[in-house]
Amino acid sequence: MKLTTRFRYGTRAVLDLAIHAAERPVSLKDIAQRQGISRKYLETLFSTLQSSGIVRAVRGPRGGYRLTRKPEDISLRRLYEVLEGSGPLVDCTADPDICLRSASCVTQQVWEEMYNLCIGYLDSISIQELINRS
Amino acid sequence: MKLTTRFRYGTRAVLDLAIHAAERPVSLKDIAQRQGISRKYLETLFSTLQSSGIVRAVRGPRGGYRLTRKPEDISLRRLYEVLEGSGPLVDCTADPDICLRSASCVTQQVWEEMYNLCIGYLDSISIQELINRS
DNA sequence: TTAATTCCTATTAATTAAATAGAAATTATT
DNA sequence: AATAATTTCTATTTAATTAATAGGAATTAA
Repeated sequence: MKLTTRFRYGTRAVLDLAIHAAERPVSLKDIAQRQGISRKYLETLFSTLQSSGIVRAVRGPRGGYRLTRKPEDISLRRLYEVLEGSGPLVDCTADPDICLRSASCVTQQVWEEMYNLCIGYLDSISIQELINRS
Repeated sequence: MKLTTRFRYGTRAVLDLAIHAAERPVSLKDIAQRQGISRKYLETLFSTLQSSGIVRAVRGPRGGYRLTRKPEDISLRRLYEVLEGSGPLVDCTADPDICLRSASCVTQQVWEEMYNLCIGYLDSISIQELINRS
């Protein structure tokens, strides 16, 4: 059970954007340099972030990205759902029909509860909270 | 972030063993049939479980496996550590040197806390607890 | 002696994530 | 109008890991 690079890098990138966004949009080139993440990889992440409504692009010279809302309104839960994209810890939680045993499976309940714990925790942490800690 | 098949199947197999272990050891053939898991796959899991001291094999006809301790003394945390084997949610938690940013990384703290939540939860659930629920 | 089992060592297959590539579209600036 | 800095799009490649299988050796109860 590991977090994906997508989610980890994405979180750092959004945090970086939140910290550096003043009057100008922030380019991926700058984020890439500061965070040590390849610009090309960030492109794929920000494509997802934009279509999820978390950031908005400004194209052309001096362009880049802006957050669409305040850092306190962006939870890690949202970033997890958008970037990690894998859903619950086990597939049978989301779709019980994939396993004949779902109805009577006590382990499924446990994995679901564990997932709820994780999601609840991520929901309690916002990008603003990360800014405060840094 | 998904749980591995190793851990999920392993947990179900140990639970099955705990439920069916009476005077005789339980063979992998029986567990495989009841749980719908290939015997060959169970062999690899039980090899790990035995070397971790959770089960003990009895070879030969009428052989199989027994638990080495009571179901209430086997936590899912232990099974996770033995079967999942992947450690923390991110590698930098275990070994900060793999990332230059570790010292000042606020996300690392968050991933670590999230991991602690998961492990704490798994620690609170024993095989006996699963038996009670089933 | 036989048959049922675990044990050992590989190997293969499948899946997913990670990373890169290159060219097109957009637009501020000069 | 030209240039350069950026995002956008689509595809591909690489790497890593997990999942699953295979076959025969060792063990031992009956």
